[in-house]
Formats: sequence, structure tokens, C-alpha cells
Amino acid sequence: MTPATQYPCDPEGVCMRCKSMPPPEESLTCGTCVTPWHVSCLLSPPETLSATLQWLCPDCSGETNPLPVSGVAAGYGSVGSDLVAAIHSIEADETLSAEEKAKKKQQLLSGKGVVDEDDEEEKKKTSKGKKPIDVLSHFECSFCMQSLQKPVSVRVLFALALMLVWFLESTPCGHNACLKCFLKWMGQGHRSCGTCRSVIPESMVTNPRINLSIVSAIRLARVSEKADARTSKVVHYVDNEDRPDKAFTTERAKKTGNANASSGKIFVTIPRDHFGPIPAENDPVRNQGLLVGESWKGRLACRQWGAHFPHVSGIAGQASYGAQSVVLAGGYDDDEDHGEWFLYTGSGGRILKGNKRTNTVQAFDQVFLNFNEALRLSCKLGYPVRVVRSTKDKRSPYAPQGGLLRYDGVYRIEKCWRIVGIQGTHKMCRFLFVRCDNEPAPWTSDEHGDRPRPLPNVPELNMATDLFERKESPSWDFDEGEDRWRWMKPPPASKKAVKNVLDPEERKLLREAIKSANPNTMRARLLKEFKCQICQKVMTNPVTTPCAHNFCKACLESKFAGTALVRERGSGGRKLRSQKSVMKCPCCPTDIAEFVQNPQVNREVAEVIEKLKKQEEEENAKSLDEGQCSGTSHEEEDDEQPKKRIKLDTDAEVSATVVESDMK
DNA sequence: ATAAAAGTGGTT
DNA sequence: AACCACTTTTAT
Repeated sequence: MTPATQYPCDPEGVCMRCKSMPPPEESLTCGTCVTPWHVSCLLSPPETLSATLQWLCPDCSGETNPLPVSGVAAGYGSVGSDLVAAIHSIEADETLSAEEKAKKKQQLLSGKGVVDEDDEEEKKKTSKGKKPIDVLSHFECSFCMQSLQKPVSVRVLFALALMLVWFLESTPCGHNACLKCFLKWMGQGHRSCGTCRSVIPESMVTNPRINLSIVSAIRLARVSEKADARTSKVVHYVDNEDRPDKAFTTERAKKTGNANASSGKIFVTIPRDHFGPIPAENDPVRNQGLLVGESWKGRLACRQWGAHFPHVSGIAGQASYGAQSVVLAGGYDDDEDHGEWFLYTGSGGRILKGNKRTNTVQAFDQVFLNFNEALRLSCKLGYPVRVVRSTKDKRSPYAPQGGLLRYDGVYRIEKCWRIVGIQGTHKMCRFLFVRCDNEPAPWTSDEHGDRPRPLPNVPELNMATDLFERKESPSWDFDEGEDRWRWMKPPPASKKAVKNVLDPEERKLLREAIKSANPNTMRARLLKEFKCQICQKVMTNPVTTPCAHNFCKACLESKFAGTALVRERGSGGRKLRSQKSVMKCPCCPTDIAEFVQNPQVNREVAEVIEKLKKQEEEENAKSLDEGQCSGTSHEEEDDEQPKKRIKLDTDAEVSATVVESDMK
């Protein structure tokens, strides 16, 4: 079918075509994707020296692209999350023993039940008698063909015709690439997927983000290969969206956008000026400490779990003491994020008088005072600085997606200096952060944390003024013997009291709430699996469309109320042929007009919901026995309610939902 | 006491 | 997407 007999070298450096390990002089590395190839196995090896220097591999040059354009199918883009979901369901199955779970995971990961389309490549490999398909081969970079490093899922444009109007939408084309390979490809001016040639939208070019589902899947797969007990950590990392982080946001706060002003109690028992990781003993609610990869919906929750205390400022610190944490939220254009290291910009230099919080114009030079001096001090003493990344950072591929803030571990500030910023008018304080955490970063599939790494090359240092580098030995450093980062000098003694923390009763309530929000509980399954996609509540009289989407019967009917199946098309007295109305499924482009005429309740789904609700009621009754539930009597009048009233959203929502859907 | 701070939800 | 009103926490 195609003359596709060219293969690169595998990760071990063995040519996948001739199966030999080419000597260095016969190995040629692609200028785009840095994959090594065996020269004598190439169909058209470069002929001149300059051609050799700028050589692009067959995949990157696109000369002999063996893969047909496969149209737009939901491909690998969704594999990551599907696979993770499948792994979780195995984990959650209590009827299985540990070994059975491991076995099931192995089966799953060996390629069965994981998309079959797009697998020309796989077929070729197997037919050639190459290694059996394992999960990692599903996660190869489409440029370098090696295990994905910092995977990005390529999105491409496709045209969608709805009601005679064409929409340009973007969708994963099913091809994943290492961030590095993708950026190189883009840097060469390409604007199409290297594999399927579909056009890549500008948003993908300017803002590629690492696909954390794939990272999780790779990590889970590795864990599962070892069949050891590290899964819980990884699972936490995947599912932390389900925690009731907003538990302490008051109704009043939510109403008027005052959330930042209503920051509640702190869940961890560390002082505000605590440096470095937060250990389990300071986390009486969960007893696990602050974990790398945890994420929150807002600065409030981020503050409550101790990652970063100020809820507006990007820097936490004191000029005479040091800086404890920073947030990367793209507030300053000069920031430059490379994941394991980044260049951070100081604060200040802007006129923010009155309420001009949105002013981004630099009006004067930044100086090493206040927060900037705090950062410089942390640099001087080599303190660990907690780093939080926000979705708001639109330029960083490492930023989390979905309006979140994520704790990424501790970094050290190795150097700081000043240089005129991007706006070209005033000097900015600059800080070189390098990661030094014992846990792997959220975007790597590594199992281990950081090892000391050489400082990156920072070109702008040539033009820098006021350069400051640490002279003394760092307080937080890598212990070769213990193979981990630790305090080499005692951490600075806190100057502040631990305050505004939960009392024991509140802790208990929160612990309960977290337990309830655990994705394996009935409650969470109710919420997740049986939510009506229109009213977002657990379904009442569930109906399932031909396109397999679920809604409350009433919600669906009211959506199309007043739309007749057949429309008369008439002008004046003349009658034209009547036309069928198109009724688009609220979740997909499928026309469900016929279905809507007489939707039948899905009895099976309804029964499952009934069962789950009953179980949940029993659970609730039990927990009511154990401890007095806080008055979750909603309906507070919005004028004079106590400012810091505690409200457990999750509980309130769930019980309200159940009551409603209980009605016939 | 004062002003800065990489926020938040709602509205143009 | 830009603006706005509403606010708290923090450092000094």
C-alpha cells in the first residue's frame, strides 16, 4: 500500500528496520524531532554535508508519509483519560484481589480495549514481529517515535455543518507529540499535524498544554508493571478535582464576586512563614500533607491548604526573612516557563492606586525591596520556595488546564538580576527558579523527583545588571547519601503564630466532607455518572438518546418545547414542501428530533439511581449518628449573616439533589 | 494606618 | 476579552 519501509532507531538506539545498533558515524539525528536514524536504512539519505546538517527525518519532512489522512475521529486525544478511567474502575472494584487487579490492569494496558482505529502503525509493528504492544507504545511521540516526554495532544481544525452554517471547530486528531518535538515543528513554520497533515489552530500553536491524562496513564502503567503499592499517590493526583475545596466559601461571597474577600479558615497547621513542603503532621484533616500535583479552583482554596497564603499577591514573603511561595499566573509578560526551571518577574513598578488592579503598564523600575527582596533573600540562603501554577498563565505549556491552581513542588532561586522588561521602558527584577523537589513534577512520567541539574543557559544574563548569586551553601540541598533533597541547615524559625486554623470539630466535618467526595463513594458516582447534562443534577426520569447521552425527561422535553417536528414552509398563500426540524442533542451534533417526540425513561438507569440513592441515605443516617451535623439549613437571608459561617457545599448540594429527585 | 497585591464573579 | 465593584490579607 505504501513504500513505508523506513523506521527510526528505537529508544535503545537499535534500528527498527535492520535491528542492528548503528555505529555513531552511521547514525543521523533529525533536526526537528531529534530521533536517531540508521543512514544505510534510509531510502534517500542526504547527499551533501549541508544537507546532512539540516537533515529532516522522513516523518518530519513528510516526503514519504506512510499514513493516510484519517479524517476526524476521536483518537488518542481521549485515550489518556479513557485509560485512566478504566484503570480507576479496576482499582475501585472491591471484588478483586490485589493480584487480580494487577492482572486486569496488565490486560488493559496490553492494548486491548484501547481504541483500534489509527493503528496502521501498530499493525505494522506487530506483523513485523516486533515487541508486543504495550501501553507505552500507545504513547509514542509521532515525531520522534519514542516514549512521550511532556506529551501534548495535537488539536486540528475541522469544519462542522450545522443548520446550513459552517463552524470551525478544533478536535484532537489523535496524534501526540513531545512538547519539545511539537515546538520544534512549529518553530519551523509548519501549521499542520506532522502525521495527518490536518491544520492546527492558532490557539494550539500559541498555547500548547501538556496532556496530563497521558502523563497519568504512563505513570499508572509503569506502576502497574511493577504491581507495587504506589497507586494511591498517583490516583490522588488524577482525581483531586473532586475534593470539596470550596467548602468554606460563603454564599454571600459567591454571589457578588467577593470570594477573595471571604477567605476562610486554614486547613493546615503551619505558620504563614513556613518554608518548604508541608508534611503530613501539619495536615490534621487528611494526614497526608501538601502533595505535588494537587489543584484547586481558586486562590482561596490554594491558600487554605497552605500552598500559598496571600490571595491576591503572587509572592508570599517578607523582605527581612525570605519568600515562601510564588504563583505563576502570567501576570507579568516577562515570565518564561520551562517547567523544571523558569524565569520569574518581581512585583511592583505599576501604578495600582485606587482600583486599577488591571493596570499592566510598567511605570517605574522594579527594585529589590519588599517582595522582591524577600525572593532575593530566599536565593541568598538557598531556601525551598513552593511554586503554584495557574491556568491564567496563557503562555506556559506547563500551566494546568481548567481554571485551576496546581502545586508543583519546591524550587530554589539560583540567581537574580535586573533587566529592562518586554515593555522596553523599565527594569524588572528577574529570578531564576530551578526545581528541587523529591516528588516528580506533574508533567513528567518519571517516578523519581529532581536530581541536581546544571543551571540552564540564560542568554539575557549578558545584559543583566545587579546580578546576585548565592555564595553560601544552600539551606535546602540534595543529600547524595540519602538520594533526596532535605534541609542541610535547620529551616528558619517561624516568626509568626499558627492562626486561623480549624478547631477539632471543624476538622472532623471537613474530613467527613472529603470522605464523601471521594470518587469511589456512591455519592460521587451519583454526581458524576448520573448527572443530567442540562440541569446538572442527578437525573429524574432519565432518558437516553440514540447518541447515548442522558438527560432528565423533563429537561429534554422542555428544551424542545414548542418546536414542531415538521415545519410548514409557506410564503403568502403558496405552500411549500414542509420541512423536518433539526433538534440537536444538547451534547453532540446528532439530530434527535424523532427521539424527542416520545422519549422513554431508561428503566435500567433509573433503577441504578434508585439503588445508589438508597445506599447514600443509609450512609447519611450513619454519619448523622456519629456526630452532630452542622446546621446546613440553607435559606439564609442575604443581609445579616455571619461573615465566616462555615458551609459545606458538597453536602448541601447533594442532599438538595436527592430530595428533589426523590419526588415522583 | 495605609496601600499594594499575579483575585472573583458579573456585566458590557 | 476588557472592565468594574467589591473586598481581605499582608507588610511595613
